[in-house]
Amino acid sequence: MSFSTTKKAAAERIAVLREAINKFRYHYHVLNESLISDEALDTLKKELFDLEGRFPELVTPDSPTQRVAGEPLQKFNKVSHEVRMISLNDAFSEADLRAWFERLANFLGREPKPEFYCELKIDGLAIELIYENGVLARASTRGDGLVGEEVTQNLKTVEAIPLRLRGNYPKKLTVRGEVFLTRQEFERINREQVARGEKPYANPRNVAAGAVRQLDPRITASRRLDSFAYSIVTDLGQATHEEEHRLLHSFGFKTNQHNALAGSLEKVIAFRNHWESHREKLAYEIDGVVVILNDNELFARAGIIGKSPRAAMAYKFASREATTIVREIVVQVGRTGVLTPVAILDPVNVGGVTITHATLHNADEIERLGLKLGDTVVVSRAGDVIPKIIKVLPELRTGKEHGFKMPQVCPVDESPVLRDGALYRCGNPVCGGRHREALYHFVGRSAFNIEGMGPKIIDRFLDEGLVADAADIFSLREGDIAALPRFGEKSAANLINEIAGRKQITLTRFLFALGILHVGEETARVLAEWLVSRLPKRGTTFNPEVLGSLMKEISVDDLQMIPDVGPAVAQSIALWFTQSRNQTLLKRLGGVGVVFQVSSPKEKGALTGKSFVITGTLSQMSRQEAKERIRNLGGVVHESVSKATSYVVVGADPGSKARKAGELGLTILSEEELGSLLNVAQKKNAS
DNA sequence: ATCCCTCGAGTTCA
DNA sequence: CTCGAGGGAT
Repeated sequence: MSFSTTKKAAAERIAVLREAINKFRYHYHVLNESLISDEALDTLKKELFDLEGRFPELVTPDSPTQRVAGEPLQKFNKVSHEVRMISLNDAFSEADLRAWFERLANFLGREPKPEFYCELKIDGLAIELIYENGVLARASTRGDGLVGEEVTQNLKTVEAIPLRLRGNYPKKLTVRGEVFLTRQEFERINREQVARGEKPYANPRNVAAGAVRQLDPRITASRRLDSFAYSIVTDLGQATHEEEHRLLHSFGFKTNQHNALAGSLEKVIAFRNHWESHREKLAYEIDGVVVILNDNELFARAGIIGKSPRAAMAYKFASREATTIVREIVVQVGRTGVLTPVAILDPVNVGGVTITHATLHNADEIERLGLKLGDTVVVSRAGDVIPKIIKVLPELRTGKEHGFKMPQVCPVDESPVLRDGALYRCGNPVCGGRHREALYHFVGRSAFNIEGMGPKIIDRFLDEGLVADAADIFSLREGDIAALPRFGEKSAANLINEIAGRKQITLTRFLFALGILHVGEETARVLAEWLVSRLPKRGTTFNPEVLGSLMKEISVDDLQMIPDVGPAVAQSIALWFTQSRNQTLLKRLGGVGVVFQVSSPKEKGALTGKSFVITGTLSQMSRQEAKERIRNLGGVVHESVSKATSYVVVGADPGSKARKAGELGLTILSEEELGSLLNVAQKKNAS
């Protein structure tokens, strides 16, 4: 909430935030069940912290910001830590990190040698282990930092924790580390859980926490926990943090080999960025990196500020979930007249980008979420890209929220709205909003592919009256365009040239461009193939007008003969071609010189019967190009992976399809492998 | 009548 | 990428 807030509004918000945070914490820490993700809860805590920072007079001693961690369970013996187990301050950006180093230099009175020890920040449970005469004597959880719970018996079941030290160990040794579950173990446990008909656990961290606090150590053992050690509390004269890790390793502890020394802040940033993009490759979950001033003497001199050490920082990854507030719901009109509600959000950073809008799909989705205007919501990015509202937090309501109803009339032209299943449609088939979207679609990449003619340009042409429908695009004149403000002669000429070059088009692209309901790329293709096979006498040029008269004669029953075309699709196609408005458009398109390219006969054979799915970004050829080459060789390209898929081509940054392909045990091709497969297929065809 | 597979449509941000 | 729904198989 970066806008100014009145004190009254702040007080109100603070009150609901505290109540909600307390509820979530109680469930999480005491009952070991999470109602909300850690990341979303963090956003709420940060919002409360910021608000209290701006209105310090509103801070009360019982505010959740005034405490370190949850109360220990009653079941375990309590142990006091000799040295308080502190938490780290968080940095969320490069700027945060640099500011931290500047403050540190300031405090020390000089810039310390920039040597940082960087560790992966494992998402697990902090623990303390005490060894006497080389034997594990006591193990405890962090608890509130001062007092934790004794869980020695349980942690003795963790194979990665030595029961007896190796090497040249001191008489007494206190070390700290993390216990956690690998992703693989987590999944195994969840599979068992589901098989028993119980709800799966939310995240590995929760299961690890539950396992450590089991009353029966045999249950802990069945969880197969893992552990890393990361610091030594006992003074053994270690000069650097790096040396501490070497010592830990020599005593027989498991330490993380990815940890590294960084000689500059730039190197720290690079380390953190590297692991942000490679975190999925690790066997366990991490939520950032820990940056520690390597020199132990300086580290000690820097001391503690608040409840965290001054010379260390948790440099977090961008959260993949956060909370924000729904300010408004606007309704957009799509190409087919469907009304789509979109939530306008207070800007919030999720996964490194600022989110301001999120689609709500339709009225049912709003109802399912139980969303009201003014609600606090959890947002994430589906597939790490598209913003999505996951759930509403009714705990944070003040009573001022109000419900949302889909409009009765179209927001563009006020025609009555008709309900069609889950969808609402503008009743006017030539509604201005629909028409606009239809034109965007017409020039789009899979249709006429007119480059340099995006939505912005089309809007201007429409508003200036240069263009009223799709056919007008082809009779645009250079002078008219150049006359528009901020349109040079050069760019006008380029655009005219581009348009002229697109008058020749494949039948498939043309049918798709028309924007007939239920006719997408795939249906346009089968429809085109079918049409070509029953084309009338040769000789006449095949253009939109001829297509129009041809289609007028075709019945719904005929159309249903086409594979993948059933009653709904056939009806929609037939209806489109019987409407005089559309017939006129086809005539005009023929009149301005649009003609169909006779598709080159297929280089049949080599890939016939093979199906492909492409995911990720290709570098050598465009996705469109790859699709065309595969089809020319007789292969088919699908959008989604199924067990019938022969090859999955995986480019850079693949989506979830790559994972699914792996699960189904399908053949995976790299871009290079696809290239050579295509070359081989081409040769085979030639011979 | 019911399940499973595909396709269509809509959407975000850098 | 995801959701809903059309189409075809069973």
